[in-house]
Amino acid sequence: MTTRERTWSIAELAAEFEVTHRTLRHYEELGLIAPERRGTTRVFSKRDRTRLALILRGRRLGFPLEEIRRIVDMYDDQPGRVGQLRYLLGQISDRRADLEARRRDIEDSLAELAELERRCETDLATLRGNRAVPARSQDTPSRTSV
Amino acid sequence: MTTRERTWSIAELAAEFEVTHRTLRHYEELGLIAPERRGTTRVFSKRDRTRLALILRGRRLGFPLEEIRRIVDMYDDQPGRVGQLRYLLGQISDRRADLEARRRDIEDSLAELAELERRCETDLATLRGNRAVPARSQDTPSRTSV
DNA sequence: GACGCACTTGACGTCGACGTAAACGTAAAG
DNA sequence: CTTTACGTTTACGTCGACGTCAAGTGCGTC
Repeated sequence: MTTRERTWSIAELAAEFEVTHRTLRHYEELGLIAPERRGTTRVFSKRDRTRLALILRGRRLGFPLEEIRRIVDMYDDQPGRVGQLRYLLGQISDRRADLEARRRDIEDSLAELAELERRCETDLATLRGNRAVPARSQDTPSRTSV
Repeated sequence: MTTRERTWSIAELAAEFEVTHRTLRHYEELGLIAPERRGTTRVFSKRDRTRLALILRGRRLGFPLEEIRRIVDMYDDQPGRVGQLRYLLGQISDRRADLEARRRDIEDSLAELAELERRCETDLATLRGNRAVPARSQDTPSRTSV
């Protein structure tokens, strides 16, 4: 007899991932997850958990749910024929380009944050030394970050 | 006489940054930018351009406009007193933590993408060799990416 | 002075991502 | 047998980030 796989209720999954029931149902409506049913009640499998983790990471990165679905589905597509595989490889390359652009944005932001921090530290040191803080140019946020 | 600084019309800025007029006005409403006025017409300065670039980077990273405003404003706050500086340094550290978390998400995603790609390549090679493609476990997207 | 062009201010519409309330089912606990 | 806990569907509400008219202004030109 096959080892009974662990399952989760909607409440358990919601608590674990810190989302609401509504969110999980919403994701089901959009086809992002497809929990089984025991009667009318949703039963979440390990697979659903995995997908949910992916979905939430996509969400943290600011992707729209529609796009997230396409991406998550990439991993489940049984790569039947060569055409499918080629298509998948194309998708992968697209997504990689996107992610790398985001990473550049983040790196830039972090660099500028560091720069701003450095300036703050020196200003602070100057103030501690009771010397006047040099007024910095206001019209050009010399190098900023987001 | 002070060197006349270059300015931009709303149309010029919109074209350059590939946003609509509406978007720029919206950002003004929210206090993200504050172009001067020549009569009733908006006149954008270098400073506005700089801020806009920051705003759009924040947007690409998926930050809400309200938060973007607070961040962009960080750079314009004249760090008057020590308390201000300390506060700013705190903000900086918060933002860095956020960005670094995002970066981790991205790194993870890229790693999993690479893994998926590798599997695709081998499958493709297998198909080319006219051998059967090994069916992979369907219920556990072995390791996925977003 | 009428025309076009770029610009303005409302103000309502839309779309995604849920929030929230209403009304109901099921099953164990008091 | 009712209460409590947990679950369900349906459906309207909300909020952010704009889109999309409508109606008007200022200005150089034909």
